[in-house]
Amino acid sequence: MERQTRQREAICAAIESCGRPLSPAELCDAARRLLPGLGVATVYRAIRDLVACGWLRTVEIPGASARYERAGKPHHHHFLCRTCDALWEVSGCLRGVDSLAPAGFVTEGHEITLYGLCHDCRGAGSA
Amino acid sequence: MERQTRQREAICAAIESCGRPLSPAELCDAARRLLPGLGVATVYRAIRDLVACGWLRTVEIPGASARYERAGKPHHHHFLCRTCDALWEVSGCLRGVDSLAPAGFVTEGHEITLYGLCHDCRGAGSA
DNA sequence: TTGACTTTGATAAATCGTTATCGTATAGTC
DNA sequence: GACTATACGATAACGATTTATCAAAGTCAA
Repeated sequence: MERQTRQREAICAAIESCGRPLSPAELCDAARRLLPGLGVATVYRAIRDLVACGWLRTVEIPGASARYERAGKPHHHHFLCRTCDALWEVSGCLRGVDSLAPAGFVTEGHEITLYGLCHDCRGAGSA
Repeated sequence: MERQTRQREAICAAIESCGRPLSPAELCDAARRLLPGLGVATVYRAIRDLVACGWLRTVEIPGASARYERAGKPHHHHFLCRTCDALWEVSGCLRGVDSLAPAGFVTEGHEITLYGLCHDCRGAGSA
């Protein structure tokens, strides 16, 4: 991450403009719309470097491979659409999540993932 | 799943006696303690069949491959130990989880996963 | 503009968990 | 006990994702 290249600009712009966490493949597609011909390896290299420097954050979700979102956002969670497989941001959290842990366990963090139909797929399905 | 074999007995016994969701590899190890020489393929076959017949349930967790637990338990969640990678059962849930979803989204279910140190690793680490 | 060094893109290859293959062993039935 | 279909174990193959390779292109300071 020492030089500014068109590829990295496209990748960062794709993340900034998308508004939801992206998988490597989604990010690759989105960045290719800005810079056709962009290679997969370049996307993976950028993800690695951007996560390393703290600009990007890894979002782990149950039953699917990781997505990436802009780091530094306030605490929030995610919604995975079962139809289009897109991951959406969910603002807020709940009180007492960490204290669900059994006695004797030390809770360092938590993930809440909702599943269902996103706004786009809800309408498209049957109406 | 038509015949009762020593292998399947060992696999089911391992699940029953363990008390927490197991990954295929963990299940294989546990069952091998009861029946040395048990093959990996047999474990995967048993998991497939036991899930299909409703005896076993798949537990998806963020950032790791699936675990399996005895089906039919009341609604609950899980705690993933960052040290030993074991998944533990967490009883209970919280009110209002599903209503965290943005307007226009249809929530069908949710997962809550806590991360930290389990009881065993808490003591082993530095004390 | 030059030139050293970094980054890129195409593709090969590593990885990892899971499944298929196939000859042998076993359960269950008669 | 004999028979037959099922299940087993070892291992090859698979699919999907991620990383390594390397020649060519691009960046940026001088």
